[in-house]
Amino acid sequence: MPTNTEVAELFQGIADILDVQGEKFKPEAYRRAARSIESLTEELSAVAARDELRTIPGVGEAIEEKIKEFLATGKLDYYERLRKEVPPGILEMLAIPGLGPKTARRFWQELKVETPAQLADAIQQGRLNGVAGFGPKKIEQIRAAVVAAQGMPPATRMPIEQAFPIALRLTHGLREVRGVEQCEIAGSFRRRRETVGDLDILVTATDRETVFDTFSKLPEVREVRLRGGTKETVILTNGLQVDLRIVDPGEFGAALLYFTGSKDHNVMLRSLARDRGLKINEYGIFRGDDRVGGRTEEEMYRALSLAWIPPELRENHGEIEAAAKGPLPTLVEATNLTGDLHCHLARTVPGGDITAREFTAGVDRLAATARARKFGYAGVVVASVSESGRLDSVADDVHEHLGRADSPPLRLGRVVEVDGAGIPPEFAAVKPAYVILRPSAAHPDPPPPAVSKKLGAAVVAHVGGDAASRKWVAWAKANGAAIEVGPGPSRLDSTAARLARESGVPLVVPTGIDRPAEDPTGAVALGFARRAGAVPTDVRNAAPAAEVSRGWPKRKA
DNA sequence: GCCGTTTTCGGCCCGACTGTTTTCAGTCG
Repeated sequence: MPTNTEVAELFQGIADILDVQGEKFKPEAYRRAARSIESLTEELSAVAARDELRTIPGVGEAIEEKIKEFLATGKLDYYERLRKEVPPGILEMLAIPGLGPKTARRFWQELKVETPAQLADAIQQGRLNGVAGFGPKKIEQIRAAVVAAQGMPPATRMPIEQAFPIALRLTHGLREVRGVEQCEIAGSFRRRRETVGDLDILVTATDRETVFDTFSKLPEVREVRLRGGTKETVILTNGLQVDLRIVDPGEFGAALLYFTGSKDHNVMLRSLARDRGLKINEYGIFRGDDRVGGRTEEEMYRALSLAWIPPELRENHGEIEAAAKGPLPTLVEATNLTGDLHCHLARTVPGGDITAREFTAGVDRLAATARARKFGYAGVVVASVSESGRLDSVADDVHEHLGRADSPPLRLGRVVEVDGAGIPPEFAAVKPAYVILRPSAAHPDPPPPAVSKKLGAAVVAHVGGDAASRKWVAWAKANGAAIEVGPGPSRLDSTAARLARESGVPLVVPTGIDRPAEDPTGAVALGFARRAGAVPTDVRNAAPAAEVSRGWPKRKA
């Protein structure tokens, strides 16, 4: 059974071919359907089984039929036929920056150039010289792009946690520039998508030239691709593209809205505006020639009689309809978190016993960070019985030290991390506050009922993948467990987190207090929870500290 | 190919940037 991603890629492929064939609106129709399908929180086969494919935005009669055929047979006759009409190399040429479907088609039909390699040869031989529309600059631009693309992996989206530290460094550098007032990263980064294709930075500033100059000289910048009056595009040393735009303060909200997207959210807003005799663009919202908003996003939404919509929800998944009815539920925020349920103490030997010095330093650091965030508890993973004893021996000190009048007490809970096999006997003596269940290669699946019963309160962590998520969410629901959300290859992403939330399974949001300050895990995990629509009551570690740490085992005297 | 509190037909976001143009086409986001 094809996955949603495979179906989306199929339609993207169709769109590319139709583009080269010069079709005007069909490609966008297929792309829209592809985007909708890619962002579904459910498997397409389940939607098809309920006969609700047509409820997916962008899916009409023809595409519904194509989905059904592809799901049933794993192939699509229409696509197979299309593929024969265009040489396969043409589609590779589309991946070259600055080279679009029109140009690729001309190369193919007028010059019999069908692959990037043939294109490089043609340029080398001067076959493009004198061709209408191709001056020396254009030819050089294409040549450089073809050379740059050769041997390079196709452009891929970068995991957001990888882009996060870079993004923070760039905005930090920009905010230092004199005359820079506002500075925000828009795009899918602001929506906290799992991956980002590029970074869109918006700035208001008095002196544009200085901003561009400073930005292009940041150490992370490898090359400046283009620079106009309002926009600069650069490529970072890690290959990520960054667009920097300087906008007027009165247009900042409009630009932020526009460049945050998503595309489908924007399209919906524009059609809503049109219905009301308004016009939206990246400079503001207008009635005729009168600007009725643009300084802030709130102004923009208000002009459409909509409540402000958090960026994480802007996917045209019903959030606009909800915002028309009144304010949206307030999503969980960092300040709602009351503690962390999954802390590790740093150790020099992975998996090994922690040294006394590491232990003391680790607990001190953890306690200080937790206290700075006004946390009431931290669940600390102990790797052995002796570690558990150590934690107990310092926990009283920590408690006393931090439990002063000006801050709440910090409770440290013993936590045991196990896989689906259950708790090894030596850990049973630890009497953990709760158990963190972590699927392993040997035990990828939820434990059987007999083991589940013995585990007691549990947090399921490091669950990834569509099928695994479903199994574990079901298990968590049946066993009263919570499930951790976060970035990384085997962590619950926002789609799976939504599934958990909709099933009534509490989420656990890592806060990053046990990690270096620049580690983005906490910020990204919070974003994923918000994308899933989580409000504070959906998050276990957003409940009052006393409630969360109730029943944690008493420490030895 | 999709879609409809202006429509079952006739629209479909739109502006910046670049290069090649003498008023525009292609690409991108």
